[in-house]
Amino acid sequence: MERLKVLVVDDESRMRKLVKDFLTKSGYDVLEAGDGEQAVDTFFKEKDIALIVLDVMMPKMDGWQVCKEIRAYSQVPIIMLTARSDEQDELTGFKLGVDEYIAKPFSPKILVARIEAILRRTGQGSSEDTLEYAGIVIDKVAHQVTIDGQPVDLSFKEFELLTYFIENKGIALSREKILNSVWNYDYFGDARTIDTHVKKLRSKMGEKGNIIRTVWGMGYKLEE
Amino acid sequence: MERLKVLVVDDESRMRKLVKDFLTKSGYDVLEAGDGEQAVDTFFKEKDIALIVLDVMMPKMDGWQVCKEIRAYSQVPIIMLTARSDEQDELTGFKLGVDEYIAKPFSPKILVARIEAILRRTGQGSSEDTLEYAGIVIDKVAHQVTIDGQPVDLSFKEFELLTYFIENKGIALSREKILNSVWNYDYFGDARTIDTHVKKLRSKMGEKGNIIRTVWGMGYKLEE
DNA sequence: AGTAGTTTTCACAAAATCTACATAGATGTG
DNA sequence: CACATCTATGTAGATTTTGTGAAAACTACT
Repeated sequence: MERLKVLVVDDESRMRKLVKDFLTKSGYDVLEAGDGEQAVDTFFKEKDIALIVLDVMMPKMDGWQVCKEIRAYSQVPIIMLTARSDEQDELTGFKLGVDEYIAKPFSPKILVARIEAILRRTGQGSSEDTLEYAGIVIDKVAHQVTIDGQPVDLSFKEFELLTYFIENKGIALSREKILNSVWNYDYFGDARTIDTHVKKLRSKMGEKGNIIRTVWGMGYKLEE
Repeated sequence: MERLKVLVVDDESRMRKLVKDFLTKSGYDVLEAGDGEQAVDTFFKEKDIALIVLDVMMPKMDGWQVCKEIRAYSQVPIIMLTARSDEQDELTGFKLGVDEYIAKPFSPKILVARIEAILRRTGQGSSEDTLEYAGIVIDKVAHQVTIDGQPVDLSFKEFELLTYFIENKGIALSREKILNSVWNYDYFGDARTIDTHVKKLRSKMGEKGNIIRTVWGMGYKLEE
């Protein structure tokens, strides 16, 4: 299976690296560009870029300009990274044909989810809309969980955490690791907040709750 | 296969030696630097350093500064050694692009495990996720052991100890040696605690327990 | 601003693990 | 075989890690 190419455009190399690492792990081929000109160059040189992740704030040529130049020739899906969702921005963006906004800071997990949703929508997608394991059905699109057919009310974080567990079932996940994918990249609070979420998840999952196992001295793991 | 180069930066030569010894044994080529300036110098002189292990606390130029200077030109993975996980530190470090933290004191075994995990993630990796010997399967990722297909519940130390034995099967291991790799480097307690762990391991391993042999007057050995 | 819902922190209880120690057993030596 | 060493094992206390409930902080929506 060939990997889809995603172009990541941001002037901060740290941010590119963060996004790149996660997308690579999720099965994409990642190209980077550090500024707008480079981005446009790369896009027209590489013929088969499937999607662009584009930061708004950049020196030289900003995200809007890049978007405009690319839209003049291509309908490639574009995801914009913006600081704190700004309605004016969104308006501008939709006129230019931006497909999606993600406010910084985001969690890596969310970014991947949005990318997959768009690629699925535009027919290039690969991954599933629903996950299923041990009677637990996760509908990513509806953001809904059912256990043995019964809908279960989960909060946002609980939902994200549960899907993360299921996507990584059988793997011992340290709190560190969980924070780095489910939480926003700028979260540096107490890792014990995970314990609290696990507690709530377990209780909401009823007797199925015990498939989230504690790995003592390490973290948690979804029983396989 | 050529050995990957790792640069170890710490002002304490004792610490450098500790880390160096272990990494060398694990198949890496180790370069040392005793302070920040030396580190930056060495990094730019040597062209192909695969990873940097960097102490935070150093005279002259501290770890953050080194990190910053190197990040200005390179995305080489950096592991920071910090005193007892300090949240403020992590915030600073994240902005600078640190890949991983290890709190002092650590066990050499853990350090190597993290290094391998990062190199694997960045595609340079080499080592295995699972070990297998005599029906004992060690799944490092799941942090799980099965014996003849049956899962066995081991504590953290027991797990580390068993993998250490299997990684060194057929070699007589003194208690000294075991302490120096499985225990944190600042442990100076009774070496006889190993006996207790061996006892528990043997009992949890059932009839397979006897492949951990006592080497009288010396230590232990996993029967080959 | 007020409210409901969510997320995070905190403090203490509970559990699991680790270590030290005492004693019993095993091994090697002359 | 007696003695000195070293190892096995059970127990209990110390330490570390996790579970839990409640309070505080934060969000989103009126």
